[in-house]
Amino acid sequence: MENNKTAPEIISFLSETKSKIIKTPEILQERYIPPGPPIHRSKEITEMAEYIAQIFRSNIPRHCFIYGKMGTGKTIVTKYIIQEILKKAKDQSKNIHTHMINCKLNRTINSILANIINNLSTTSVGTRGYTIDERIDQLAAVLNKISGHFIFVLDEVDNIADAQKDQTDIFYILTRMATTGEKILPDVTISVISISNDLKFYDTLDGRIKSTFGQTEFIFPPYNAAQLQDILKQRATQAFHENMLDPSVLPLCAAIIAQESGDARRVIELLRNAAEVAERRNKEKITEDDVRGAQAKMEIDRVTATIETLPVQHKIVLYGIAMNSENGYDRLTTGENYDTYKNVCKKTGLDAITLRRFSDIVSELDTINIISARLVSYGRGGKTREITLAFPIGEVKETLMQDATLNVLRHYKLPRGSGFF
DNA sequence: CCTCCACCGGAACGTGAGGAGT
DNA sequence: ACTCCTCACGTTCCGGTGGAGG
Repeated sequence: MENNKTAPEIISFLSETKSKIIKTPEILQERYIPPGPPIHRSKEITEMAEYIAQIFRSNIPRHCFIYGKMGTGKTIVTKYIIQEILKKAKDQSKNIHTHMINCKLNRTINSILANIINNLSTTSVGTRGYTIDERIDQLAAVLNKISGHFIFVLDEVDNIADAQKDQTDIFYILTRMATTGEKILPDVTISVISISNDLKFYDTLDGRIKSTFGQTEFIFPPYNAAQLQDILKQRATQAFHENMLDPSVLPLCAAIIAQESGDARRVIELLRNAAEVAERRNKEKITEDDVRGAQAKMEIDRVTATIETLPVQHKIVLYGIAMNSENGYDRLTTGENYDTYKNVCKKTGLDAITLRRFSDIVSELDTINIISARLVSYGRGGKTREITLAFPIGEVKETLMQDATLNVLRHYKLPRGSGFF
C-alpha cells in the first residue's frame, strides 16, 4: 500500500531489478544455517556433546531431554552435534545412524514410527493401515537388518497429539524396544533426544520415562540483546551490500526482540522485514524507522494469523466487540457485548451460545491479547468485565471478513436506538 | 454494616467427531 | 463395519464476590 504500482508493474519491477540493499537474500531466510558451531551456545554444545559422545565408548544408550523457548537454538545445536558425531563415526568406521523427526508434522505414534521406518529402509511402507504393534515389528526388522547405534531426535515433541498418553508411549517404545520384550535386538542400541518448547513438558511425563531419562536434561535460555546482535552481525555482513545499515539498526532489532522473546528466528525476521520496508520506501539504507515499520507489520501479521485460526464462535464474539468499538462504544460490559453478540448471531443464522460459554471465550480472547477484559465492580451495578478491543478495528474486521460465515455481515450495521445497538 | 446487582468461574454432564483396535 | 475411547465444545446449575447505596 506504500506505493501505487499495479500488480504487473510490481512484478516486472521485482523481476527486472536487483535489490539495492540485500545482496544475498538466502542468508536472511529461516532455513539458512551459518557454517560452523552455532554462536553463543558453546556451554550447551559442550555439555550435550560430552554426554552424547559417550556412545563411542560404550553401548549404553544416551537419552536426553532438551527444552527452551522458541528460537533458543535447540534444533540448530542438536543438528550441529549430530553432524559432528556422524563425521567422527565415519572417521572411526563406527556404525552410527541418526534421524530427526519433526513431531509437528508427525503427531501420532503411528506416523512417527512410519516416518522412521521409511527413512531407514529402502522399501517404503504405507503411512496408514497398520496398527502400532505392526509398526513396532516393522521397525524392529529394519533396525535389526541395519544394526548399530541409532540416535532418534524427536523435535517439537510437545506437538504430539495425545499429551498424556502418546508422548509417554513413544518414549517408552523407542527407548525400550532394543532391550526388553520378546524381540530383543542384540546388535542395536537406541538413544532418544527429545526437544520441546514447552517448559512444563518434562513435568507432565510419567515416572517410568523420567527414570529412563534420569536427570539428563539441557535447558536453553533465551538470547539476550548482546547475543542477538552478534547473531545478526554474523548474517548481516554477508547478506547486505556495503553500508546499507544505519549503525543503530542492529542494536534496535536486538533490543526489541530481547525484550519480546529472545527468539533468534524472530530477530532475523525483523531485520529481513526492515530491509524489505526500506526497499519499498526506496531508501538508500535501512534506518530505525524501517525497523519500527517492520515491527508494526509483524505484530499485525501475528494477530491476523491468530484471528484466522479462531473457531467460528470466537470470531463472532470478536466481531460483536469490534462492531461496538467501531460505533464508539468501548469498554462495554460482558452483558452488553453478549446482547450485541446475540444480534450478530440472529443476522448470521447461527445458534447463540450461552452467557457462560461467552464469558469463557472472552477470557480466551483476552489471554491471546486480541481484546483486553478488565474486571470491575459497579457496586450495586454488579461485578463484570469491561471489554476493549486491543487492536486496530480495520485489521480485525478485514481478517474476520475472510471467513465465509461472517462474510454475510460485510455491510451489516448494528440496529440503532437502544443503548449500544 | 448489610444488601444486592450482574456477572464470575468451578463442577458435572451431554454430544458429536474422529482415531484405535477388533 | 463396529465398538470403545478421548477430546473439544457447549450447557446447566450454582456458590461466590467487590463495592455503591441503603
